[in-house]
Amino acid sequence: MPTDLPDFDLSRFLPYRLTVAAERLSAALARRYRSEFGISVAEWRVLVHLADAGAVSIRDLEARVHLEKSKASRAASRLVEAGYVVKTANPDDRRLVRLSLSDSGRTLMTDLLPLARAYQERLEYLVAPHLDGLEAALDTFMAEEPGGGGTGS
Amino acid sequence: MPTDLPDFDLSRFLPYRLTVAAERLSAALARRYRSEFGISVAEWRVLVHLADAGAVSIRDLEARVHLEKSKASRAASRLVEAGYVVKTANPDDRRLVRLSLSDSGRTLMTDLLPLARAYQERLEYLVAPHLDGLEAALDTFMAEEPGGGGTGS
DNA sequence: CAGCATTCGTTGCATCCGCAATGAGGTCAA
DNA sequence: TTGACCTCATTGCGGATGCAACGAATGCTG
Repeated sequence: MPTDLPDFDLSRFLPYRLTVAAERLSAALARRYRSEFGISVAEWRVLVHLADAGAVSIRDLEARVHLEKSKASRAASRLVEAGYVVKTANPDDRRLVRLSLSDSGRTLMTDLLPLARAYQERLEYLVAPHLDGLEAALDTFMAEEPGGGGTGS
Repeated sequence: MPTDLPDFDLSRFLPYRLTVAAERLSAALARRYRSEFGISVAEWRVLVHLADAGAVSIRDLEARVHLEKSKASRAASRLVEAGYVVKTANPDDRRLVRLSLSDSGRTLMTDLLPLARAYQERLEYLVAPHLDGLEAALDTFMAEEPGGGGTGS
């Protein structure tokens, strides 16, 4: 009988742990955004980027807030339809789109941003003793190419 | 002109950072699982749990490897169809399902587990100076109820 | 200027997802 | 034993997702 499988502890596997923790941190806030404002996570990222970057293209969103372009495009469309975002063509390069907050979008962000800020502060307080280590670790993961190791062929 | 929006740095927002880092860590390995073995992340979690827990029910998977029950059910079905997993009824309680690895499933895990183990070791090596802080921070997030803060009504 | 490659955003499609409803099985008390 | 209630797993459904294909616009080379 083959009981020869190597031991493996999923609960210590870093990709798993990070995924579960990330879902957990996002869930509470995301639920609130959705129920109170009808905003999804993708839409929220778009709004936040517009709030401090002004006029932005889809590919800008893709690069800056880590949204795959079709996801960014659809999130932007929903926001336009909801009246929070205005979409114009870029006169210098008509392939590009210029997304920016409408007045009602700016008003919305006046409510949303303090919520996020408070949540961030709460999280930082919770992990205060380990915050530096956490951030350093995340920076490391983001800087490295994690798949480039020795197992490739 | 309303430039009165509060500053907010998405790139420092912990739910965002964790989500992006988690996607990054999972992506490389997940791509490989999919291309070489045709296995998704959900299916992989099921397999790993079966590899060291023996016979398991769906609700077991839900609790242990953080898979929503319909997701666990569908992942299990795909694995049964692929021949890696055997599904029997629990004779003591016929509501429950008993999932276990087939021989070919065990063979598969003989290939998969070392891959995951090597990846984990590589990640631990990368963040070695901050590993303790990272794990402590993740434990904190998992222990607390992150949405329970003062902003609720 | 003509021709070809590249960039950008959208959309079609197959799949996946979560939630709620369903149905089969089990428990408990009268 | 019967009937009300609970637990499991599956499935239907609306919506989201990622990828590839596409059309429009631009850049590049000769």
